[in-house]
Amino acid sequence: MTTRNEKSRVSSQDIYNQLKDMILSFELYPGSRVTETELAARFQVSRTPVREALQRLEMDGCLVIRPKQGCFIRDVDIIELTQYYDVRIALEMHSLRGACLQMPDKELEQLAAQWDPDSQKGRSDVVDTMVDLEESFHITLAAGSGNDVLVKYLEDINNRIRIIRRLDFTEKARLDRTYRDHFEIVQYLLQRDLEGAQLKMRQHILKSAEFAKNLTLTQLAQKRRLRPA
Amino acid sequence: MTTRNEKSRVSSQDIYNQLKDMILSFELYPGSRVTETELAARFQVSRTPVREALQRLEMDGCLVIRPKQGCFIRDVDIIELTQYYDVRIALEMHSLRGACLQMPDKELEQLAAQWDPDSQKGRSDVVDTMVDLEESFHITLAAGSGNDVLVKYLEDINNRIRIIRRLDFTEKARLDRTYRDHFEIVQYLLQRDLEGAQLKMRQHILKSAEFAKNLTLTQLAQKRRLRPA
DNA sequence: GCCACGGTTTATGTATGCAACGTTGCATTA
DNA sequence: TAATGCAACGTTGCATACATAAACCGTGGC
Repeated sequence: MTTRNEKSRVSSQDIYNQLKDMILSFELYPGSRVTETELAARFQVSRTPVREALQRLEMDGCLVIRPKQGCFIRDVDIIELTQYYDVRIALEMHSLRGACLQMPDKELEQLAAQWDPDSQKGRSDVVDTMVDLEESFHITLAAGSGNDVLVKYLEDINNRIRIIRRLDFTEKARLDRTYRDHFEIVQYLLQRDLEGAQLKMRQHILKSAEFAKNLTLTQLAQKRRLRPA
Repeated sequence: MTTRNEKSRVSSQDIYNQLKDMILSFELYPGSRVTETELAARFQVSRTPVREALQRLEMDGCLVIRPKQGCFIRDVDIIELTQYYDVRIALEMHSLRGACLQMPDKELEQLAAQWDPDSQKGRSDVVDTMVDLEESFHITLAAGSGNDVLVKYLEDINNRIRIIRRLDFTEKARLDRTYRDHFEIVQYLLQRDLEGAQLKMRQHILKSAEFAKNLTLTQLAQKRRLRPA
């Protein structure tokens, strides 16, 4: 019964999601410390649901809970990010193999239509939307391989690198290239050319990886100032 | 100050670990339902730490929490297990690539000595110990690739398939074969023969996967018959 | 005999109080 | 002046109490 806020109840789940967004959007800056009491006050709930959300976020790797000390937003570790990209490449190569063998032409054609560089349909310049679309492309391919576990791990990796990925679509050039890359990959798959698809995919991901590698923390701080909304 | 039990306090972490063990050892049988109150009573603590442990276990995929209904131990899904093995192969292939390129001879020779089929040193017939040793072999190779993230994911996969893996070392034949496989893989790596190592490793894991698949079916059938319902 | 409805039960979800532990700052001493 | 000890504070960790919602069971009506 919050008198000033009729947005009804805020559940533990909501807090988890909101906190995750805040971390990924640098609203909670890496390295900073948050306390349960502070967050509880901010969300107008007790410490209990906040606590649960924080523990889930710790398992997500978004923050670290040091016993009796507090929660610290996890730093962005460039080396670790590179390793995530490395694993991602290995998994996406595997994903392509499965998709190439099992994914029906019909689904691939749908995907191709969606990423046709000449068609502006479904195109968005909202960064968050683009990140979602980009992820869904890769996830769709993984799903096409028929291996749900593979999908799960790729989603997990996406969670970790999303903090960078959303900085990846601030330039239109990168955006255009993404459309072209995706389209070409699907074309290779339609021809059942695994080698070609894998080569293209590897380049595509490596491009992102390099972008991430060259990022510095100061750049991250600058990007953060661009998001006061 | 528990009068009858001087093992002092049981923390949320302890409960998490114990519950995980109980699930992996079928003490809490898949499909069965557990309540917070029941576990709290069993561990002689309040619901709070139990709740935290359960939420972590849900994120681990060990159980499912249905809101306002209860916690259900996750079923062992044969198809899912197969998918875990599939992903594992992809990652271990990648792991070998890194190890072949970067792991120094000295470390590899240590590993070889440890798994020399002719040496009985460090050999154990305790199933749990063997599972630990087997896992540490694969993890050591992954660590040798220098990619900590890769290690993390392989450990996660190990967590999922351990429930099966521990059934894998009940026959001496399987045990001997494991020693031979591991030894040969390291030999390939010492010769920096990536292809050979990968081929052997793939066979090694596939053998486990098949073994697990068959064993699980019979195992589950037996367990099912024991169920009162 | 079967279906619908409502009270009761039971388990989760949340709030709050208390204790333990780590940290920090200051005072005291060598 | 620097180092050490102590005390006060703040935060987490756990326990307990209350709120809520789903499920179950029994009863009554059709």
